[in-house]
Amino acid sequence: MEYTIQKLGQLAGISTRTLRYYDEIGILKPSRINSSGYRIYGQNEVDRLQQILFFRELGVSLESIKEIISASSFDREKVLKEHREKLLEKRKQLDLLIENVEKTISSTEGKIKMTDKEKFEGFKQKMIDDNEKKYGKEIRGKYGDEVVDQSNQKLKNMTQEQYAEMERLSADVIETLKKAFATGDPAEELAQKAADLHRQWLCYSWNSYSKEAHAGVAQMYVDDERFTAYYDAEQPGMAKFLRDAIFIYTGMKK
Amino acid sequence: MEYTIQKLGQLAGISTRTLRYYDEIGILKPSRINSSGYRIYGQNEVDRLQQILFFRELGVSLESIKEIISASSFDREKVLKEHREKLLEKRKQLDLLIENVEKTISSTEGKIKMTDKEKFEGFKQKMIDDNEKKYGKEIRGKYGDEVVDQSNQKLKNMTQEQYAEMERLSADVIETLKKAFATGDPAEELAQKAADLHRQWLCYSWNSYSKEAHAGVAQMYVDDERFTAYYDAEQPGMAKFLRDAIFIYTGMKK
DNA sequence: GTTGACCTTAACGTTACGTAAAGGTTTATA
DNA sequence: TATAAACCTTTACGTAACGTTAAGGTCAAC
Repeated sequence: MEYTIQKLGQLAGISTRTLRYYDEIGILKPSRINSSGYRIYGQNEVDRLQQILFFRELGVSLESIKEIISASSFDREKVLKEHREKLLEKRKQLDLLIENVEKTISSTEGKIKMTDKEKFEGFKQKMIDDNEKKYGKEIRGKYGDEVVDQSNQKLKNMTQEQYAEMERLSADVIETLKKAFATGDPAEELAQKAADLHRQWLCYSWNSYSKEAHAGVAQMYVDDERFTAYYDAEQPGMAKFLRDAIFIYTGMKK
Repeated sequence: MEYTIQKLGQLAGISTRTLRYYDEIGILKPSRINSSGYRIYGQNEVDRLQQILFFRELGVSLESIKEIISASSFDREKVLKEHREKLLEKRKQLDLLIENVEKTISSTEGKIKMTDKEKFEGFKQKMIDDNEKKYGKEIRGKYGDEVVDQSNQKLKNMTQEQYAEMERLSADVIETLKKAFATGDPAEELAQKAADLHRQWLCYSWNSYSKEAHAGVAQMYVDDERFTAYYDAEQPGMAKFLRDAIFIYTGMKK
């Protein structure tokens, strides 16, 4: 049985380009060239191609296949074993890679968690927990026990992704705030956007939003040095600027 | 601190070519170009390069690193997770590859065993075992019980590697024989080499060699149709040709 | 002033093909 | 019989991430 290049390609499920390439690198030459210059393949070439494709599927390079094909079954086994060693080595490296990627991911998550634990639980939860001591009566008095408890509960129930989204919002608030701060006007559009982002951020831990509560928190940012320090770390005066923006946003400016 | 391209390369342990390439693809551009056209890198670039190399070590493509670097930590995590998925997928494929390679190896080993079981035990052992019925008396009569029994014993005690070596020798005999056959002269050098290879091959199963036994086996190749078929499969007339060569080799030509 | 260490851009080579482009051959059809 | 469709051919660029010359400009030291 003789095959043209396309017929053989179809038979083997490979492209004609591949066959021409195999011819070019001398790994599979046609049995003859007809008068029109067409490549004609015979049974031997079909068998050889079968072997080539078999080893190719094992991930052996064409260079190595060339050796394998023209080697005895004894040497073939040797080459295969070498190839196996290479694969095992590759897998070891891959495993290392995966491990490192996972470490990185979990450290990133850890950071988010840390950010959340420090800036959120150790800061925020402390803000609520701890502020219970300072502002506890005040907040609970102003917004009721339910609001505070629900907030605490909501925090505890947040998923990783929600943390992340919250973290993103938080960063967005800071960034927008920084840009807005440059204008110096808390009534300006960017500052109002920051206030709105801050509201969205608040809603991640609060079940119900009220202008009064929002404004109350804003005032806290100025009154409590820990919050002030957090926002002023970016730019001195930012805590106050945020408070002013939120006051305007909530219509609570006195 | 400012760095020339080589300084930065040394600092980071990468080539200047790599840095130029990173400049070219826009992943790390120098902070400025001095009056002589030299690339000058600053602290920002050092930090950025550190990140690039970190992700590069995780096997992330430069294309993806480009995205990661200019993304938020949130998106960064997403990209990393996608990358992890890719790696896991890659490992799955690798595991499949390894499995298949191992299957192939053990099937090759199996084949050698099979070849040996069929062509050696099922052919050879049968040749001895089975031929005991036909030539048994003759062989045992000619060479004695010990020779025959030792041969059988030796066969059973052969290791995988010995089988393989024997298989290789066997193939070598055939190949040399084919070339020699073309000349048509069993006294010719190649034919004699084939006879010598055949002797070596025999010695794998025989404890002691004798010209008479060798010549006896050679005659069997012609007399017994199973052997004749085996050698003639390559080329009709080869069994006889081999016998003639061995007769000459052993000096047993009558 | 010249040697050596540095810098620059340009361009080819690596693997296993995919994808045109430009043109010749064979077969089917109008 | 003309022509279109379906083949075939060679040539050559593109891929990822650089390594490696090559040809030439710059800078500090002797």
